[in-house]
Amino acid sequence: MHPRDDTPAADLDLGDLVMRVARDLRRTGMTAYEPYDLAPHHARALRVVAHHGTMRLGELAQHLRVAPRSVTDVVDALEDRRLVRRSPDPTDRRAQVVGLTEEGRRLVDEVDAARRTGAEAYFGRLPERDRASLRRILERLDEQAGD
Amino acid sequence: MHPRDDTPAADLDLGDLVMRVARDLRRTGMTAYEPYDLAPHHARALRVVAHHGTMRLGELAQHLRVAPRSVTDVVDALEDRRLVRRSPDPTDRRAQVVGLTEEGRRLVDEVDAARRTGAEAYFGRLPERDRASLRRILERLDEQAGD
DNA sequence: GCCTCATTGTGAGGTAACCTCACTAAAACG
DNA sequence: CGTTTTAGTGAGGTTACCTCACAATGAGGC
Repeated sequence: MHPRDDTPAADLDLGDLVMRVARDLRRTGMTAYEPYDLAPHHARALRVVAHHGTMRLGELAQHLRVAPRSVTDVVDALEDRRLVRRSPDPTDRRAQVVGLTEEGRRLVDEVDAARRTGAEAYFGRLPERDRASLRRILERLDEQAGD
Repeated sequence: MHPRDDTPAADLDLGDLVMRVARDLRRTGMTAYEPYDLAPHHARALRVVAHHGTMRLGELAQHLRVAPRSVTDVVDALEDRRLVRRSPDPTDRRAQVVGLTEEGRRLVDEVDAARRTGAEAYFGRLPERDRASLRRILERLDEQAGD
């Protein structure tokens, strides 16, 4: 359904290649989330909360690496769908914390499974060794990203 | 300037990691283009035209892997800045071709240099072997992306 | 205890980079 | 020569961000 007759990967540099793979990933990711009607970004936020537990909005922003303001929208959307809930931070009356609802927990579990399947499908054709290398290399890049 | 106290890369899957690196890359890319006041996307289009020569709009869309409609905007922007020029395709009166202007050529050369420097800076801390692996693996992923 | 300064989240409003859908002009086909 | 396909574009929408200004609160100095 998508045009594939594009420029050969050989004359792209590494930066372009990463972008391209990210793009494809986003596309396939979106279709993977489709049945849950959950944008990748929302799913990511949900997973962060699921994985790290109830946290402040600002904290979530840091985890997602977006501006604090951007998190407001994401949480709004998730809250509208009763997947998370805001509550006042007992230790700071300015702040609020986000936590999963039961419904959110259920969905996270499903989505995690779907995600894994999707990633399998995309990365699955790489030999195990390559996947390990890729992970190692990307982790390294990610770590140095802030300097 | 950007928050760095985020979730450790270890509990992300490969898909997330790719997204994250792409994100960082876009950020650093943007600052690299800044002096030329050229969005990454525009720079990409310019480079495609530079590298592959004058081509149809539709062709450019395929190269960039975006919908034909999206290319119109990109070319509009580049044309406003006199970096490319549309002309009628002599072989098909429906179609138009995009080509670099002299100014475009000059800018492409500069930007290419800046890009290379930027990519060096980002990927440069990887050992040569890792860069080669990364390229090989990403190319493979990119190739299979269409199936 | 009060004053200043920093921090938390959000409203308002903006941008980039896409998309689809409907359309026109032209080509290609039978 | 009529039908179908194709090339590009206007209109309008979406997503995922952003900055800037602001109210409420907290924290530190005196």
